[in-house]
Amino acid sequence: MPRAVVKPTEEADIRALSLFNGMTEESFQALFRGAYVQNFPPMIDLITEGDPSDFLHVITHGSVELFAEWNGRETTMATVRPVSTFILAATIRDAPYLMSARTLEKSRIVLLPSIDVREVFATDPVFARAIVDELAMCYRAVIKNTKNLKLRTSVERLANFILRNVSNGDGLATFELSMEKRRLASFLGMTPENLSRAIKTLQGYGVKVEGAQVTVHDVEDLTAFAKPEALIDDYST
Amino acid sequence: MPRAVVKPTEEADIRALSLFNGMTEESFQALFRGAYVQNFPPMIDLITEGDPSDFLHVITHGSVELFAEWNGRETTMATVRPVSTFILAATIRDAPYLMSARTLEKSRIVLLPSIDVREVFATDPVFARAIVDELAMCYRAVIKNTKNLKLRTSVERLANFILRNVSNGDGLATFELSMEKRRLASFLGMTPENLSRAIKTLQGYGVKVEGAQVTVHDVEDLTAFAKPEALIDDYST
DNA sequence: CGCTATGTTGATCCATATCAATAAGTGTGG
DNA sequence: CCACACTTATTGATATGGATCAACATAGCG
Repeated sequence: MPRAVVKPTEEADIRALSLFNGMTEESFQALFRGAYVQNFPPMIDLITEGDPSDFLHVITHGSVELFAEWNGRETTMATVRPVSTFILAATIRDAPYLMSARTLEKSRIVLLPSIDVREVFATDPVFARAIVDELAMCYRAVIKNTKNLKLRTSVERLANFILRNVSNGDGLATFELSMEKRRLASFLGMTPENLSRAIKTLQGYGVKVEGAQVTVHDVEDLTAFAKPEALIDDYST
Repeated sequence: MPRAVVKPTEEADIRALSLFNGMTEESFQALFRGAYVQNFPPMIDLITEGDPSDFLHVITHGSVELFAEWNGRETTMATVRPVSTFILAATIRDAPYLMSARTLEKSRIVLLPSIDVREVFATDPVFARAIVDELAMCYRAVIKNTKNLKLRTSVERLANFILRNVSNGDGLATFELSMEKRRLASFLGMTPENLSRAIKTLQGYGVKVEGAQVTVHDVEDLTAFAKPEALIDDYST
Protein backbone atom coordinates (compact mmCIF):
# COMPACT_ATOMS: atom_id res chain seq x y z
CA MET A 1 0.00 0.00 0.00
CA PRO A 2 1.34 3.45 -0.85
CA ARG A 3 2.08 5.42 2.24
CA ALA A 4 1.17 9.07 2.01
CA VAL A 5 2.04 12.05 4.10
CA VAL A 6 -0.64 13.53 6.31
CA LYS A 7 -1.41 17.00 5.00
CA PRO A 8 -0.99 19.84 7.50
CA THR A 9 -4.62 20.95 7.15
CA GLU A 10 -5.70 17.39 7.63
CA GLU A 11 -3.58 17.06 10.73
CA ALA A 12 -5.20 20.21 12.04
CA ASP A 13 -8.66 18.77 11.40
CA ILE A 14 -7.79 15.64 13.28
CA ARG A 15 -6.23 17.53 16.13
CA ALA A 16 -9.46 19.50 16.42
CA LEU A 17 -11.34 16.30 17.28
CA SER A 18 -12.27 16.17 20.94
CA LEU A 19 -10.28 12.98 21.18
CA PHE A 20 -7.04 14.76 20.32
CA ASN A 21 -7.43 18.47 20.96
CA GLY A 22 -6.30 18.57 24.57
CA MET A 23 -3.23 16.37 24.34
CA THR A 24 0.35 17.63 24.37
CA GLU A 25 2.07 18.31 21.07
CA GLU A 26 4.60 15.66 22.01
CA SER A 27 1.91 13.02 22.46
CA PHE A 28 0.21 14.06 19.27
CA GLN A 29 3.42 13.73 17.31
CA ALA A 30 4.08 10.34 18.90
CA LEU A 31 0.69 9.21 17.61
CA PHE A 32 1.34 10.47 14.10
CA ARG A 33 4.91 9.31 13.76
CA GLY A 34 3.78 5.86 12.65
CA ALA A 35 0.60 7.03 10.98
CA TYR A 36 -0.21 6.82 7.36
CA VAL A 37 -2.93 8.07 5.11
CA GLN A 38 -4.64 6.57 2.14
CA ASN A 39 -7.28 7.39 -0.42
CA PHE A 40 -9.72 4.64 -1.24
CA PRO A 41 -12.24 4.26 -4.05
CA PRO A 42 -15.89 3.54 -3.19
CA MET A 43 -16.95 0.11 -2.00
CA ILE A 44 -13.58 -0.98 -0.73
CA ASP A 45 -13.44 -3.23 2.32
CA LEU A 46 -11.26 -1.50 4.90
CA ILE A 47 -11.60 -4.00 7.69
CA THR A 48 -13.31 -7.34 8.20
CA GLU A 49 -14.91 -8.41 11.42
CA GLY A 50 -12.74 -10.88 13.29
CA ASP A 51 -9.47 -9.35 12.11
CA PRO A 52 -6.98 -8.12 14.72
CA SER A 53 -7.24 -4.39 15.34
CA ASP A 54 -3.90 -3.02 14.23
CA PHE A 55 -4.97 0.56 13.55
CA LEU A 56 -7.26 3.19 14.89
CA HIS A 57 -8.97 4.64 11.84
CA VAL A 58 -9.76 8.30 11.29
CA ILE A 59 -11.90 9.35 8.36
CA THR A 60 -11.11 12.78 6.95
CA HIS A 61 -13.07 12.68 3.67
CA GLY A 62 -15.86 10.56 2.27
CA SER A 63 -18.02 8.10 4.18
CA VAL A 64 -17.61 4.64 5.62
CA GLU A 65 -20.21 2.02 6.45
CA LEU A 66 -19.82 -0.20 9.49
CA PHE A 67 -21.67 -3.46 9.03
CA ALA A 68 -21.89 -6.95 10.46
CA GLU A 69 -22.67 -10.37 9.06
CA TRP A 70 -23.95 -13.63 10.42
CA ASN A 71 -25.08 -16.77 8.65
CA GLY A 72 -25.35 -15.08 5.28
CA ARG A 73 -27.28 -12.09 6.60
CA GLU A 74 -25.86 -8.59 6.73
CA THR A 75 -26.86 -5.47 8.60
CA THR A 76 -25.65 -1.88 8.63
CA MET A 77 -24.55 -0.88 12.10
CA ALA A 78 -23.54 2.74 11.46
CA THR A 79 -22.27 5.21 8.88
CA VAL A 80 -19.16 7.19 9.76
CA ARG A 81 -18.46 10.65 8.38
CA PRO A 82 -15.53 13.10 8.65
CA VAL A 83 -13.92 13.91 10.85
CA SER A 84 -14.24 11.05 13.28
CA THR A 85 -12.56 7.89 14.47
CA PHE A 86 -13.89 4.38 14.33
CA ILE A 87 -13.21 1.03 16.00
CA LEU A 88 -11.70 2.69 19.06
CA ALA A 89 -12.92 -0.02 21.45
CA ALA A 90 -11.19 -2.83 19.57
CA THR A 91 -7.97 -0.82 19.50
CA ILE A 92 -8.12 -0.18 23.22
CA ARG A 93 -8.82 -3.77 24.11
CA ASP A 94 -6.46 -5.15 21.49
CA ALA A 95 -9.34 -7.40 20.49
CA PRO A 96 -10.73 -8.46 17.11
CA TYR A 97 -13.04 -6.10 15.25
CA LEU A 98 -16.72 -6.80 15.83
CA MET A 99 -17.75 -4.97 12.67
CA SER A 100 -16.53 -4.74 9.12
CA ALA A 101 -16.00 -1.42 7.36
CA ARG A 102 -16.22 -0.42 3.73
CA THR A 103 -15.99 2.90 1.95
CA LEU A 104 -19.23 4.16 0.46
CA GLU A 105 -17.64 6.95 -1.56
CA LYS A 106 -14.09 7.95 -2.38
CA SER A 107 -12.63 8.32 1.10
CA ARG A 108 -9.47 9.39 2.83
CA ILE A 109 -8.48 7.47 5.93
CA VAL A 110 -5.74 8.09 8.47
CA LEU A 111 -4.42 4.99 10.18
CA LEU A 112 -2.85 5.29 13.62
CA PRO A 113 -1.06 2.16 14.84
CA SER A 114 -3.06 0.73 17.73
CA ILE A 115 0.09 0.09 19.68
CA ASP A 116 0.93 3.82 19.61
CA VAL A 117 -2.58 4.71 20.72
CA ARG A 118 -2.25 2.42 23.72
CA GLU A 119 1.24 3.76 24.41
CA VAL A 120 0.21 7.41 24.37
CA PHE A 121 -2.87 6.55 26.39
CA ALA A 122 -0.59 5.32 29.15
CA THR A 123 1.55 8.46 29.23
CA ASP A 124 -0.82 11.33 28.47
CA PRO A 125 -3.61 11.73 31.05
CA VAL A 126 -5.45 14.27 28.91
CA PHE A 127 -5.58 11.82 26.04
CA ALA A 128 -6.66 9.10 28.48
CA ARG A 129 -9.49 11.26 29.69
CA ALA A 130 -10.51 12.03 26.11
CA ILE A 131 -10.57 8.36 25.18
CA VAL A 132 -12.77 7.60 28.15
CA ASP A 133 -15.16 10.38 27.18
CA GLU A 134 -15.28 9.15 23.62
CA LEU A 135 -15.84 5.54 24.63
CA ALA A 136 -18.52 6.46 27.14
CA MET A 137 -20.29 8.48 24.47
CA CYS A 138 -20.07 5.61 21.98
CA TYR A 139 -21.41 3.22 24.59
CA ARG A 140 -24.33 5.48 25.30
CA ALA A 141 -25.02 5.86 21.58
CA VAL A 142 -25.29 2.10 21.19
CA ILE A 143 -27.56 1.82 24.21
CA LYS A 144 -29.82 4.46 22.68
CA ASN A 145 -29.81 2.51 19.45
CA THR A 146 -30.83 -0.67 21.28
CA LYS A 147 -33.71 1.15 22.95
CA ASN A 148 -34.74 2.47 19.56
CA LEU A 149 -34.73 -1.05 18.10
CA LYS A 150 -36.52 -2.77 20.97
CA LEU A 151 -39.08 -0.17 21.94
CA ARG A 152 -40.20 1.17 18.57
CA THR A 153 -41.77 -0.13 15.40
CA SER A 154 -40.04 0.45 12.08
CA VAL A 155 -42.33 3.35 11.15
CA GLU A 156 -41.61 5.00 14.50
CA ARG A 157 -37.89 4.55 13.97
CA LEU A 158 -38.11 6.16 10.54
CA ALA A 159 -40.20 9.06 11.86
CA ASN A 160 -37.64 9.78 14.57
CA PHE A 161 -34.77 9.44 12.14
CA ILE A 162 -36.37 12.07 9.94
CA LEU A 163 -37.06 14.42 12.83
CA ARG A 164 -33.52 14.09 14.11
CA ASN A 165 -32.21 15.14 10.71
CA VAL A 166 -34.56 18.00 9.95
CA SER A 167 -34.18 19.51 13.39
CA ASN A 168 -30.47 19.77 12.76
CA GLY A 169 -31.24 22.04 9.84
CA ASP A 170 -31.64 25.81 9.69
CA GLY A 171 -35.32 25.92 10.54
CA LEU A 172 -36.38 24.72 7.12
CA ALA A 173 -37.93 21.30 7.64
CA THR A 174 -36.05 19.53 4.89
CA PHE A 175 -32.86 17.58 4.38
CA GLU A 176 -31.08 15.28 1.99
CA LEU A 177 -30.66 11.60 2.75
CA SER A 178 -26.98 11.01 3.26
CA MET A 179 -27.05 7.37 2.20
CA GLU A 180 -28.85 5.03 -0.12
CA LYS A 181 -32.31 4.02 1.00
CA ARG A 182 -31.40 0.38 1.22
CA ARG A 183 -28.63 1.21 3.68
CA LEU A 184 -30.93 3.41 5.66
CA ALA A 185 -33.41 0.53 5.74
CA SER A 186 -30.78 -1.85 7.02
CA PHE A 187 -29.57 0.67 9.58
CA LEU A 188 -33.12 1.14 10.82
CA GLY A 189 -33.61 -2.62 10.99
CA MET A 190 -35.97 -3.23 8.08
CA THR A 191 -36.01 -4.27 4.44
CA PRO A 192 -35.88 -1.77 1.55
CA GLU A 193 -39.45 -2.68 0.58
CA ASN A 194 -40.58 -2.00 4.09
CA LEU A 195 -38.86 1.39 4.10
CA SER A 196 -40.72 2.39 0.94
CA ARG A 197 -43.97 1.53 2.67
CA ALA A 198 -42.99 3.24 5.89
CA ILE A 199 -42.36 6.42 3.90
CA LYS A 200 -45.82 6.12 2.41
CA THR A 201 -47.31 5.68 5.86
CA LEU A 202 -45.63 8.88 6.99
CA GLN A 203 -47.16 10.81 4.08
CA GLY A 204 -50.19 10.91 6.33
CA TYR A 205 -48.08 12.97 8.74
CA GLY A 206 -46.84 15.48 6.17
CA VAL A 207 -43.65 13.74 5.09
CA LYS A 208 -42.68 13.90 1.42
CA VAL A 209 -39.70 12.05 -0.02
CA GLU A 210 -38.53 12.75 -3.57
CA GLY A 211 -35.36 10.92 -4.37
CA ALA A 212 -32.99 11.81 -1.57
CA GLN A 213 -34.87 14.98 -0.66
CA VAL A 214 -37.01 14.69 2.48
CA THR A 215 -39.48 17.42 3.36
CA VAL A 216 -41.63 17.62 6.44
CA HIS A 217 -44.64 19.86 5.97
CA ASP A 218 -46.02 19.47 9.46
CA VAL A 219 -43.27 19.02 12.03
CA GLU A 220 -45.79 19.29 14.88
CA ASP A 221 -47.84 16.45 13.54
CA LEU A 222 -44.85 14.21 12.86
CA THR A 223 -43.44 14.95 16.31
CA ALA A 224 -46.74 14.02 17.94
CA PHE A 225 -46.53 10.68 16.18
CA ALA A 226 -42.81 10.02 16.64
CA LYS A 227 -42.56 11.08 20.29
CA PRO A 228 -38.80 11.71 20.19
CA GLU A 229 -37.03 11.87 23.51
CA ALA A 230 -33.54 12.85 24.59
CA LEU A 231 -32.73 9.46 26.14
CA ILE A 232 -33.06 7.78 22.74
CA ASP A 233 -32.69 10.43 20.07
CA ASP A 234 -30.20 12.96 21.39
CA TYR A 235 -26.80 11.83 20.18
CA SER A 236 -24.87 14.59 21.92
CA THR A 237 -24.94 13.22 25.48
CA MET B 1 -31.94 5.97 53.95
CA PRO B 2 -29.79 4.20 56.51
CA ARG B 3 -26.16 4.38 55.67
CA ALA B 4 -24.22 1.24 56.43
CA VAL B 5 -20.56 0.46 56.72
CA VAL B 6 -18.91 -1.50 53.95
CA LYS B 7 -17.93 -4.88 55.37
CA PRO B 8 -14.23 -5.80 55.08
CA THR B 9 -14.98 -8.97 53.10
CA GLU B 10 -17.20 -6.96 50.83
CA GLU B 11 -14.52 -4.37 50.30
CA ALA B 12 -12.16 -7.19 49.38
CA ASP B 13 -14.67 -8.55 46.85
CA ILE B 14 -15.00 -5.16 45.26
CA ARG B 15 -11.29 -4.57 45.21
CA ALA B 16 -10.92 -7.89 43.41
CA LEU B 17 -12.93 -6.52 40.48
CA SER B 18 -10.73 -5.78 37.49
CA LEU B 19 -11.91 -2.21 37.69
CA PHE B 20 -10.32 -1.74 41.13
CA ASN B 21 -7.68 -4.38 41.67
CA GLY B 22 -4.68 -2.53 40.25
CA MET B 23 -5.21 0.86 41.83
CA THR B 24 -3.22 2.19 44.76
CA GLU B 25 -4.56 1.70 48.24
CA GLU B 26 -4.71 5.45 48.59
CA SER B 27 -6.94 5.80 45.52
CA PHE B 28 -9.10 2.93 46.66
CA GLN B 29 -9.62 4.54 50.04
CA ALA B 30 -10.40 7.86 48.40
CA LEU B 31 -13.13 6.12 46.45
CA PHE B 32 -14.60 4.46 49.50
CA ARG B 33 -14.41 7.41 51.87
CA GLY B 34 -17.72 8.77 50.65
CA ALA B 35 -19.20 5.37 49.79
CA TYR B 36 -22.15 3.81 51.41
CA VAL B 37 -23.87 0.50 51.29
CA GLN B 38 -27.49 -0.45 51.43
CA ASN B 39 -29.65 -3.54 51.46
CA PHE B 40 -32.74 -3.39 49.33
CA PRO B 41 -35.83 -5.62 49.20
CA PRO B 42 -36.87 -7.12 45.86
CA MET B 43 -38.52 -4.97 43.21
CA ILE B 44 -37.20 -1.66 44.45
CA ASP B 45 -36.41 1.02 41.90
CA LEU B 46 -32.78 2.02 42.39
CA ILE B 47 -32.49 4.51 39.59
CA THR B 48 -34.79 5.96 36.96
CA GLU B 49 -33.70 6.80 33.45
CA GLY B 50 -33.20 10.51 33.01
CA ASP B 51 -32.00 11.08 36.57
CA PRO B 52 -28.57 12.63 37.11
CA SER B 53 -25.89 10.04 37.75
CA ASP B 54 -24.71 10.78 41.28
CA PHE B 55 -23.31 7.37 42.11
CA LEU B 56 -21.48 4.52 40.52
CA HIS B 57 -23.31 1.40 41.70
CA VAL B 58 -21.65 -1.86 42.69
CA ILE B 59 -23.78 -4.92 43.34
CA THR B 60 -22.35 -7.31 45.92
CA HIS B 61 -25.38 -9.55 46.55
CA GLY B 62 -28.63 -10.27 44.76
CA SER B 63 -29.54 -9.24 41.23
CA VAL B 64 -30.55 -6.05 39.48
CA GLU B 65 -32.47 -5.55 36.26
CA LEU B 66 -31.59 -2.73 33.90
CA PHE B 67 -34.56 -1.73 31.80
CA ALA B 68 -35.80 1.08 29.62
CA GLU B 69 -39.19 2.54 28.81
CA TRP B 70 -40.70 4.53 25.98
CA ASN B 71 -44.26 5.47 25.24
CA GLY B 72 -45.70 2.99 27.73
CA ARG B 73 -43.54 0.09 26.52
CA GLU B 74 -40.79 -1.47 28.59
CA THR B 75 -37.86 -3.69 27.75
CA THR B 76 -35.20 -5.47 29.77
CA MET B 77 -31.74 -4.33 28.71
CA ALA B 78 -29.61 -6.49 31.02
CA THR B 79 -29.45 -8.30 34.32
CA VAL B 80 -26.56 -7.46 36.62
CA ARG B 81 -25.12 -9.93 39.12
CA PRO B 82 -22.42 -9.73 41.83
CA VAL B 83 -19.82 -8.56 41.86
CA SER B 84 -20.00 -5.92 39.18
CA THR B 85 -20.59 -2.26 38.58
CA PHE B 86 -23.32 -0.65 36.58
CA ILE B 87 -24.02 2.72 34.91
CA LEU B 88 -20.31 3.49 34.62
CA ALA B 89 -20.72 5.44 31.37
CA ALA B 90 -23.23 7.89 32.84
CA THR B 91 -20.96 8.43 35.83
CA ILE B 92 -17.98 9.14 33.61
CA ARG B 93 -19.81 11.54 31.36
CA ASP B 94 -21.75 13.11 34.22
CA ALA B 95 -24.81 12.57 32.07
CA PRO B 96 -28.33 11.34 32.85
CA TYR B 97 -28.95 7.60 33.16
CA LEU B 98 -30.18 5.99 29.96
CA MET B 99 -31.62 3.01 31.81
CA SER B 100 -33.59 2.41 34.96
CA ALA B 101 -32.58 -0.19 37.53
CA ARG B 102 -34.59 -2.23 39.98
CA THR B 103 -33.70 -5.03 42.35
CA LEU B 104 -35.04 -8.44 41.39
CA GLU B 105 -34.18 -10.08 44.71
CA LYS B 106 -32.95 -8.86 48.05
CA SER B 107 -29.77 -7.06 47.04
CA ARG B 108 -26.84 -5.25 48.53
CA ILE B 109 -25.53 -2.25 46.66
CA VAL B 110 -22.43 -0.15 47.23
CA LEU B 111 -22.73 3.44 46.09
CA LEU B 112 -19.60 5.35 45.15
CA PRO B 113 -20.11 9.08 44.61
CA SER B 114 -19.62 9.81 40.91
CA ILE B 115 -17.59 12.88 41.72
CA ASP B 116 -15.05 10.75 43.58
CA VAL B 117 -14.87 8.30 40.70
CA ARG B 118 -14.07 11.12 38.31
CA GLU B 119 -11.59 12.59 40.78
CA VAL B 120 -9.68 9.34 41.27
CA PHE B 121 -9.82 8.70 37.56
CA ALA B 122 -7.88 11.92 37.03
CA THR B 123 -5.16 11.05 39.54
CA ASP B 124 -4.68 7.28 39.28
CA PRO B 125 -3.52 6.12 35.83
CA VAL B 126 -4.05 2.48 36.70
CA PHE B 127 -7.65 3.17 37.59
CA ALA B 128 -8.00 5.23 34.41
CA ARG B 129 -6.74 2.34 32.36
CA ALA B 130 -9.12 -0.04 34.14
CA ILE B 131 -12.09 2.21 33.46
CA VAL B 132 -11.21 2.36 29.79
CA ASP B 133 -10.94 -1.42 29.64
CA GLU B 134 -14.26 -1.81 31.36
CA LEU B 135 -15.99 0.73 29.14
CA ALA B 136 -14.54 -0.76 25.99
CA MET B 137 -15.75 -4.19 27.08
CA CYS B 138 -19.23 -2.86 27.85
CA TYR B 139 -19.33 -1.12 24.49
CA ARG B 140 -18.40 -4.31 22.72
CA ALA B 141 -21.00 -6.25 24.67
CA VAL B 142 -23.73 -3.89 23.49
CA ILE B 143 -22.52 -4.11 19.90
CA LYS B 144 -22.71 -7.89 20.14
CA ASN B 145 -26.20 -7.59 21.52
CA THR B 146 -27.21 -5.36 18.61
CA LYS B 147 -25.87 -7.88 16.13
CA ASN B 148 -27.79 -10.59 17.96
CA LEU B 149 -31.00 -8.59 17.70
CA LYS B 150 -30.64 -7.51 14.09
CA LEU B 151 -29.19 -10.65 12.53
CA ARG B 152 -31.12 -13.41 14.29
CA THR B 153 -34.70 -14.52 14.73
CA SER B 154 -36.10 -14.94 18.21
CA VAL B 155 -35.71 -18.73 18.14
CA GLU B 156 -32.08 -18.34 17.10
CA ARG B 157 -31.48 -15.88 19.92
CA LEU B 158 -32.98 -18.30 22.41
CA ALA B 159 -30.94 -21.21 21.08
CA ASN B 160 -27.72 -19.23 21.43
CA PHE B 161 -28.69 -18.00 24.86
CA ILE B 162 -29.14 -21.60 25.98
CA LEU B 163 -25.86 -22.73 24.45
CA ARG B 164 -23.99 -19.86 26.04
CA ASN B 165 -25.28 -20.92 29.42
CA VAL B 166 -24.82 -24.68 29.18
CA SER B 167 -21.33 -24.35 27.75
CA ASN B 168 -20.33 -22.42 30.84
CA GLY B 169 -21.24 -25.49 32.89
CA ASP B 170 -19.14 -28.46 33.92
CA GLY B 171 -19.72 -30.54 30.82
CA LEU B 172 -23.24 -31.48 31.83
CA ALA B 173 -25.53 -29.85 29.31
CA THR B 174 -27.93 -28.36 31.79
CA PHE B 175 -28.44 -25.15 33.74
CA GLU B 176 -30.97 -23.22 35.73
CA LEU B 177 -32.59 -20.09 34.34
CA SER B 178 -31.38 -17.20 36.44
CA MET B 179 -34.43 -15.04 35.85
CA GLU B 180 -38.14 -15.27 35.28
CA LYS B 181 -39.13 -16.34 31.80
CA ARG B 182 -40.98 -13.13 31.11
CA ARG B 183 -37.78 -11.16 31.80
CA LEU B 184 -35.76 -13.50 29.65
CA ALA B 185 -38.34 -12.99 26.91
CA SER B 186 -38.04 -9.23 27.18
CA PHE B 187 -34.26 -9.40 27.25
CA LEU B 188 -34.27 -11.55 24.12
CA GLY B 189 -36.66 -9.14 22.45
CA MET B 190 -39.88 -11.15 22.41
CA THR B 191 -43.12 -11.65 24.33
CA PRO B 192 -43.56 -14.31 27.03
CA GLU B 193 -45.99 -16.21 24.79
CA ASN B 194 -43.46 -16.20 22.02
CA LEU B 195 -40.77 -17.52 24.36
CA SER B 196 -43.00 -20.45 25.32
CA ARG B 197 -43.37 -21.31 21.66
CA ALA B 198 -39.71 -20.81 20.93
CA ILE B 199 -38.95 -23.35 23.66
CA LYS B 200 -41.34 -25.78 22.03
CA THR B 201 -39.66 -25.25 18.68
CA LEU B 202 -36.30 -26.09 20.22
CA GLN B 203 -37.67 -29.37 21.58
CA GLY B 204 -37.02 -30.58 18.07
CA TYR B 205 -33.32 -29.93 18.73
CA GLY B 206 -33.17 -31.78 22.02
CA VAL B 207 -33.94 -28.93 24.40
CA LYS B 208 -36.11 -29.63 27.43
CA VAL B 209 -37.28 -26.96 29.84
CA GLU B 210 -38.96 -27.92 33.10
CA GLY B 211 -39.60 -24.92 35.27
CA ALA B 212 -36.28 -23.14 35.48
CA GLN B 213 -34.28 -26.26 34.60
CA VAL B 214 -32.97 -26.33 31.06
CA THR B 215 -31.48 -29.53 29.64
CA VAL B 216 -29.90 -29.96 26.26
CA HIS B 217 -29.85 -33.60 25.14
CA ASP B 218 -28.07 -33.01 21.88
CA VAL B 219 -25.63 -30.12 22.06
CA GLU B 220 -24.30 -30.94 18.58
CA ASP B 221 -27.71 -30.66 17.06
CA LEU B 222 -28.56 -27.43 18.85
CA THR B 223 -25.20 -25.94 17.93
CA ALA B 224 -25.75 -26.79 14.28
CA PHE B 225 -28.99 -24.87 14.43
CA ALA B 226 -27.83 -21.94 16.57
CA LYS B 227 -24.51 -21.33 14.82
CA PRO B 228 -22.92 -19.47 17.74
CA GLU B 229 -19.89 -17.38 16.98
CA ALA B 230 -17.35 -15.51 19.09
CA LEU B 231 -18.10 -12.11 17.58
CA ILE B 232 -21.66 -12.26 18.91
CA ASP B 233 -21.78 -14.79 21.71
CA ASP B 234 -18.45 -14.57 23.48
CA TYR B 235 -18.88 -12.03 26.25
CA SER B 236 -15.27 -12.21 27.45
CA THR B 237 -13.64 -10.11 24.74
C1' DC C 1 -54.92 -22.75 51.61
C1' DG C 2 -56.45 -19.37 48.56
C1' DC C 3 -54.92 -15.27 46.17
C1' DT C 4 -52.14 -13.29 42.72
C1' DA C 5 -48.63 -13.31 39.41
C1' DT C 6 -46.44 -16.17 36.06
C1' DG C 7 -46.51 -19.43 32.46
C1' DT C 8 -48.78 -22.08 28.77
C1' DT C 9 -51.81 -22.92 24.97
C1' DG C 10 -54.97 -21.70 21.33
C1' DA C 11 -57.10 -18.44 18.06
C1' DT C 12 -56.44 -14.52 15.59
C1' DC C 13 -54.33 -10.29 13.94
C1' DC C 14 -50.72 -7.43 12.40
C1' DA C 15 -46.17 -5.96 11.16
C1' DT C 16 -42.66 -7.12 8.49
C1' DA C 17 -40.26 -10.27 5.28
C1' DT C 18 -40.21 -12.51 1.01
C1' DC C 19 -41.07 -13.11 -3.79
C1' DA C 20 -41.98 -11.12 -8.15
C1' DA C 21 -42.46 -7.59 -11.55
C1' DT C 22 -41.67 -3.07 -13.04
C1' DA C 23 -39.76 1.50 -12.96
C1' DA C 24 -36.23 4.66 -12.27
C1' DG C 25 -31.68 5.91 -11.74
C1' DT C 26 -26.63 5.52 -12.53
C1' DG C 27 -22.55 4.47 -14.64
C1' DT C 28 -19.92 2.73 -18.74
C1' DG C 29 -18.25 2.14 -23.18
C1' DG C 30 -19.00 2.78 -27.97
C1' DC D 1 -23.96 11.90 -26.10
C1' DC D 2 -26.60 8.05 -26.22
C1' DA D 3 -27.62 3.06 -25.61
C1' DC D 4 -27.02 -0.63 -22.80
C1' DA D 5 -26.33 -2.94 -18.52
C1' DC D 6 -26.82 -3.02 -13.87
C1' DT D 7 -28.16 -1.54 -9.49
C1' DT D 8 -31.62 0.61 -6.69
C1' DA D 9 -36.36 1.89 -5.66
C1' DT D 10 -41.12 1.09 -5.84
C1' DT D 11 -45.37 -1.51 -5.97
C1' DG D 12 -48.23 -5.56 -5.57
C1' DA D 13 -49.21 -10.26 -3.89
C1' DT D 14 -48.37 -13.46 -0.50
C1' DA D 15 -46.14 -15.76 3.41
C1' DT D 16 -44.65 -15.80 8.04
C1' DG D 17 -42.67 -14.42 12.42
C1' DG D 18 -44.18 -12.52 16.17
C1' DA D 19 -47.78 -9.81 18.85
C1' DT D 20 -52.12 -9.63 20.89
C1' DC D 21 -56.18 -11.35 23.05
C1' DA D 22 -58.32 -14.75 25.74
C1' DA D 23 -58.66 -18.80 28.55
C1' DC D 24 -56.70 -21.80 31.51
C1' DA D 25 -52.97 -23.95 34.31
C1' DT D 26 -49.43 -23.50 37.58
C1' DA D 27 -46.56 -21.90 40.94
C1' DG D 28 -45.17 -18.69 44.57
C1' DC D 29 -46.38 -16.43 48.46
C1' DG D 30 -48.83 -14.34 52.43
